[in-house]
Amino acid sequence: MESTLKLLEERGYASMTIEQVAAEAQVGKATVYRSWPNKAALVLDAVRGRLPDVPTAETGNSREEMLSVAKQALAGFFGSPEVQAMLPALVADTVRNPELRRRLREEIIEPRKARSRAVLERAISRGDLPPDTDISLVLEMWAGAMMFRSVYFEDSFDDSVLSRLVDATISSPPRLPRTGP
Amino acid sequence: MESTLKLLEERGYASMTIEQVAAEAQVGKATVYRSWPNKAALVLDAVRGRLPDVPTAETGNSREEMLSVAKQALAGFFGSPEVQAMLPALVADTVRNPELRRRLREEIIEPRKARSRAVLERAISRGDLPPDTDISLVLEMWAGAMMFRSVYFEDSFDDSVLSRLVDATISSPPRLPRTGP
Amino acid sequence: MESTLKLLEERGYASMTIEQVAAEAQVGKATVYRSWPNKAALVLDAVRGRLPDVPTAETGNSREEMLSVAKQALAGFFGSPEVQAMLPALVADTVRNPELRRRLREEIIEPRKARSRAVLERAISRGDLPPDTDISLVLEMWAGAMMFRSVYFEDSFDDSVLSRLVDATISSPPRLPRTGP
Amino acid sequence: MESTLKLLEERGYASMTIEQVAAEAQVGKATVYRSWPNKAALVLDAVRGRLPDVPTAETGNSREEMLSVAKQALAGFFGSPEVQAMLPALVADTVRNPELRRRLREEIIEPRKARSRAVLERAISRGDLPPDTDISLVLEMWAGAMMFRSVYFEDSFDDSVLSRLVDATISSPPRLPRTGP
DNA sequence: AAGTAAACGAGACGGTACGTCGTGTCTTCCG
DNA sequence: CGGAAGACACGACGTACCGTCTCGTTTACTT
Repeated sequence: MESTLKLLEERGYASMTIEQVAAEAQVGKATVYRSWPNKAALVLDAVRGRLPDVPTAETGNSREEMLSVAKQALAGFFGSPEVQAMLPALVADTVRNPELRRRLREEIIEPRKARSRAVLERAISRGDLPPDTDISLVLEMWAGAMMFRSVYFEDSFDDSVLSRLVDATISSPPRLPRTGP
Repeated sequence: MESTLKLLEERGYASMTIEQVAAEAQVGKATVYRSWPNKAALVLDAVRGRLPDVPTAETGNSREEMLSVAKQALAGFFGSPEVQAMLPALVADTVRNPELRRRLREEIIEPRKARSRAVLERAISRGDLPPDTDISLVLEMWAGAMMFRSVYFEDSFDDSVLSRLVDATISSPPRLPRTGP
Repeated sequence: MESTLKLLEERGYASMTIEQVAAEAQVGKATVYRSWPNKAALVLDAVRGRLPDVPTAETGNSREEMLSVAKQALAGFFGSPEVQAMLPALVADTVRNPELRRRLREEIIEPRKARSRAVLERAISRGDLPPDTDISLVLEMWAGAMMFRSVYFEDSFDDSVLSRLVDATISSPPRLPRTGP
Repeated sequence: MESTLKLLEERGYASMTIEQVAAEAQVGKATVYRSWPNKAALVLDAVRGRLPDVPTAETGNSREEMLSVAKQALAGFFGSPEVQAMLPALVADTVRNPELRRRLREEIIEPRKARSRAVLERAISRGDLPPDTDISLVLEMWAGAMMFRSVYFEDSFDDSVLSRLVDATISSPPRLPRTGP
């Protein structure tokens, strides 16, 4: 019952009601509640899968691959209208709803992060990034910058910014803490 | 009427109602509405000012100053319980409420960013950062990474991470696009 | 807000919903609930007062007066469409709702009974009924017979039946138990 | 499937749901609906037969026989907890459901009335009641008085009241209208 | 004895009304 | 006359049953 999506985009998350979704889908309200405990869960399920992919194709060029990730997985993700409409609301609901936070993290964020990480690990193995690069932190920086700009400035990163961001990171990425001598 | 704050922390943003605030403050609901058009505006006003300061004191050591900014303005900001409780909800409301977004940006984000920017500009003038450093982007990366981690992992950055983040940036910050010939 | 009555007659008690009443009256559902705890209370208040009167006018002729009571207070009451539509439902609700039973008895039944009793007492004082007539029982018999026929046979008593009923009672009414020696 | 009765007495008519009945009886809801169109029909069938009998035994003493009828068929009927719990609700439903009214009348009321009528006819044939006694009206008066008191006063008639009621009737019962010259 | 049809339990379904709650506006007093 | 108190219209919430409807799975009858 993903005609949730229709209402999501035409009314926005906050103005979308479960009653409307049920009506739109020609379905009893109880049926919706039988499958999802609340609006957040419903939306999360509806949106999952419609998300832009993380490109992991190997091109031989680490910078190119990383740019690709930054562009499609991050700019494409945080910049997409659906995500802009729903993510902040979902995030806000996580404050009261730890289960939702868990699902958001495990079903949306982590898988994307894992695929992105693969690309950076490949860059390390090619020697294009130092072996002690703090991949997690790199990705959080990138994603965070995107998220920040999209949230507060309704803006997203263009190719030029992404290049400069990636290049700066390649030159000197944050390192993992030294563990041994 | 900042006993809003009391309810904010003991009930959370979503469960706090304007009725409760009015009752708590021994005030008519209409009186609250006379001053603020909605809950978001009320909370924004209540919280503003209670926020951790951006330290701009000059110590002579750019790295030290930048770390200080990162620690207090960013980790201290996104990690504080009040901000965690209210920011995501406020952000979610901005989707429907452009005025709120404007105020959030202009009254909270921009001023903090401006003060942080001053610190980075000082670093540039000392020669500790290249003159074409994209300060905005640096700050967005830092803030974004903090925000990201706090939102999805309920976690905040410890000193070690901040050091590594700052050091990486100092070694090779993102640059402004070349504007000249 | 007695536009309850309108819906009562056009939909019947069971099919009338509080939501409809509220909508019809251009009023919030909560406003209805603020004034009446449930449908029964609402209907009881709406109907009270619209009921046929108990005629107590003194004509000098006891039989005539008693017939008048029987006809208007009983046949007119149990035979009226409004009462037929609502009384059984109200009575059914009393099973779960003792407060409703109390109100139904004290606000509808007892006052009518009291006024009818006055007429019979006058007949006693005229010597047209024995002094130890069990007035309560007489009235219950009369009312009960009406109610019975209206409930199970959708029928009401015509003048002829009422005459014979009254005449039989005048000839030999049920007596009060002897109390003294 | 008369474990309906169990739920009837422990929850009351209104709070008893067909789902509960089905669950209690370890039976599918559809199975219940296959046999009865609605709750009223189910309850009517469940209760029928459990009703107190109308005693028609011939004792030779008309007054005694009539008292017996009044006591067991009327006081025993309207005073029994099962009947008190279900009859008003059933009656209320008849307003919307003429078929139910028909069954209630033909399967419950009429048979009892017929058996009671036999007793009164025997009294007439013995000369203890006038030949033109309006038996129907007598029974309706009696039943109605019982019903009335049970419904509005949660009370039932004791032996003394029944005696006085019967005696009054014997002295001067309501007559049938004269039909011929 | 196997094959088939009916009846069955279980429970999901589309609906409808419930009674509660919060919103933002509007009215009523009181000090 | 300003403000507290709170009534008000509105509408979503999540719950409970309704009566209908598929599902497999017994039964019990036919062949």
